[in-house]
Amino acid sequence: MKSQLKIYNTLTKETSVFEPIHKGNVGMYVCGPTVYSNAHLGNARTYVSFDVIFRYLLHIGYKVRYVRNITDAGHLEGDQDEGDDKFAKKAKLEQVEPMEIVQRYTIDFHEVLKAFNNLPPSIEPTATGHIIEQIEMTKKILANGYAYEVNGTVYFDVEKFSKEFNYTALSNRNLDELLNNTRELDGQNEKKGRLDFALWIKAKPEHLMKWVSPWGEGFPGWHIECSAMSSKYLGNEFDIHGGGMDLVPTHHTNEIAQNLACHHTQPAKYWVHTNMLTINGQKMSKSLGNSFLPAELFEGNHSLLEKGYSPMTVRFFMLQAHYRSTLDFRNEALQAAEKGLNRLMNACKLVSHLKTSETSSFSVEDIKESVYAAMNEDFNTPIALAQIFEAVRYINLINDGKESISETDKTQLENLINTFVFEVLGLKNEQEAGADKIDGLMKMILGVRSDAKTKKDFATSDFIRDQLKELGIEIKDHKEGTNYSLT
RNA sequence: GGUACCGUGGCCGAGCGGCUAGGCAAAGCUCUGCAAAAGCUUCUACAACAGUUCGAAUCUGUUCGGUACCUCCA
Repeated sequence: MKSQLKIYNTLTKETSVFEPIHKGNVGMYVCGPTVYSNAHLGNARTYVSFDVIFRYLLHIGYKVRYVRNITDAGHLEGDQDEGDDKFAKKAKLEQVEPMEIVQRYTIDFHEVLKAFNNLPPSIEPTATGHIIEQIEMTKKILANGYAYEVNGTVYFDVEKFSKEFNYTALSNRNLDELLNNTRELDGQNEKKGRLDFALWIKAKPEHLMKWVSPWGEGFPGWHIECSAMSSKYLGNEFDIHGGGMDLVPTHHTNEIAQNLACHHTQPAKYWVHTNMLTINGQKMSKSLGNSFLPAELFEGNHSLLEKGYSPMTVRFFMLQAHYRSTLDFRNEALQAAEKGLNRLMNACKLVSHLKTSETSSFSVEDIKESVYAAMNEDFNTPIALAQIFEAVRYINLINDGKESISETDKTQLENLINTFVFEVLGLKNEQEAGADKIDGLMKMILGVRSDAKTKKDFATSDFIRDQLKELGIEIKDHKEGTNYSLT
């Protein structure tokens, strides 16, 4: 490989060569979901993006520890640091225990990611499992003088912090403007500064999820869990911290502040943020009510869709855009992705059956180089895919006898295609999954039809084809036999 | 209101000073009992205006659209 991996870093606002802190190892932390409702497609996009990053880092030989948390406590409805957390609210609404909510949506989250063929992270810690660590960290921030306690609630002192550190380094905002922003109606508030946020929140008597702390019974603030858990599993300084772009101005900004206030270190060397999935040009989000659930998409059970699209179609669709660009979600675009993926999968099957020649009429090496170059340029999957489609074209041309390939090049091409499509991009061939019995049955039926055809008994052959179509099985005649696909 | 970002062919989407991706659609061709599919080929776009430059989709300025963040959000 000639090129080096480069990553865009939100902290420095530039793309630079990736150099891990410990040679050969990568520590990566990605902010996981708050499990109080179903994961929607926008959420899925972020985790698919990081899945490809994870897979590529593994592929180029790094030992990666990928930590992704589950937020199952302490995430409040607003930033007023009062009222219910999201789990309590939902639990009350449905008259169940908060942990039942957590359990239900954690399972849903895992199922969604599995459908998209994401690899599981190395560690998936929960906020409720790390209360002690969060209390310890809060204590230390208090001891270091960057927090204060009011009536059992501990607040981070942004004003004090910002005298010594650049609070808005990540978001590049003007601190004075943030401080003077009048959009928020200032009610009676126990916070000293309007940007101050809670590290620990005093529980009201009716609260179900609460823990004993030096400041009385309460629960942790939203931001402290990521600081506590990333430090615990990756150390005070690690390589990559990721998440959706919408986490930059608040969550990640506060996370950095907590780490600096506690350990005097900037937690991550590279901050990586994925862009939003839009729908009709507008961000998909739970609060806007325009979100798609993956299940609705797979089944086509949504007013904006003409039909269902398989998980791999959606994954492929996502990979056709760069992770830092917004991606607009539309029926036509999904349809295009479905056909494109099909073409790719056909070529993947075809490549091992290609006839070889003495020499190759094109350079496999060049294609390989450009695929790696694309991935090394901040994980540019659309360009990598474009290069792979170049290979697809050659595969088809060789199959038609219009181009040629040598034995060694064929092995290399096969390797490249399989490695990238399946291992790095994480796509899989959905049609072949669990179909061995059907396959045997279909061979038999198609054999009968083939006999009928050679006897010019087209009535029978057409009857078989039509009946199969009604059952949702489409058959296609080729030069060497007949293929079928479940529709 | 403040702060960013974006506007690319019929659609989706790369590109970030010269070589002008890719997918889908469309057209033509090949294959073919019919049908469908598949394969190949073709199709030169960068919101508008002004500027910098030998050369701009790419840099600068202005205008017009759009979006995001400043509330929870991936």
